[in-house]
Amino acid sequence: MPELPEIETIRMSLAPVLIGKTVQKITVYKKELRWTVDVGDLNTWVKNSRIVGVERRAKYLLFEMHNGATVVVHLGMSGRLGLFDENDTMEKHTHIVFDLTPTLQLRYRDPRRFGYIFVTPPGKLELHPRIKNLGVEPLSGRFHAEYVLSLSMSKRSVKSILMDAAVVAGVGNIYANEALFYAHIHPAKPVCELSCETCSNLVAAVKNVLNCAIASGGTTLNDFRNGRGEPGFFQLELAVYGRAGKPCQNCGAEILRVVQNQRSTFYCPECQK
DNA sequence: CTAAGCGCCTGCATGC
DNA sequence: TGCATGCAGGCGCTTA
Repeated sequence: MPELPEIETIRMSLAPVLIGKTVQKITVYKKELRWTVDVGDLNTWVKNSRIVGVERRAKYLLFEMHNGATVVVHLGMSGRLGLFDENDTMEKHTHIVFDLTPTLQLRYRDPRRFGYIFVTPPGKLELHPRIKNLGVEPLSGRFHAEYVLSLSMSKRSVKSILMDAAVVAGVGNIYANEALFYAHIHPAKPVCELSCETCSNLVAAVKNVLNCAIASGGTTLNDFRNGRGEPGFFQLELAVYGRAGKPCQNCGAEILRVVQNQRSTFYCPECQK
């Protein structure tokens, strides 16, 4: 489900509600997610502690506690975080519930359980194995044409590089496909063959498509919702993702679907060389 | 070291 | 209606 724009959308919807609230109770209904939830850590660092920040790094949501600990949440493919009244029906696959007031709950739901949640003690976030190897944030100034050019010893395809979190953190399958379309680059093109100008176009396309998706509240293909349960609308603006067999918006050629690294790739054979 | 493939899970759409 | 198949916003681990 969620790539950087969806996580950012969730972050923005949750932050104003969560900041300042104290976690009163934590109920773990199923701790077998991608990795087993450490309930002891949650009780030690999160229960009875106040939330002072809601941040994002790559596709991770970071809940900063007053005691300096951080709750790190990854939503995998099907994870959702949402605000509910305690009397709201508990949806199937709700695995963790945080009580924030006598009636307000933050619920973590994840049918496929590819997501996970862990706590890092004060000062230890950047040392965590899942965090320490993350590449640059695509919307930061550290993601620039020279950075992409510096990878030019690699023969890997440009799409697999874009989706490698150790290189650029947060770009997933939808937005890699979309950015390559706008940059007019064939997804299978090896990065070592990209010109300086092409790298520049790629960086600009990535930033632009991510910013546009955030402005549209993310992409809701199936089940993505923000923290208030509202869908996004960027699916209406997708140029290539999921459009196999349909005409290219630029040239009218048929959009193709191929499989690269076990993931669907969509592109226009005329516009992307 | 790099790069590609496998498998984790449930739900949904499609075809017979 | 039932069943089999394929596919899905991710990513760590294993293998070559």
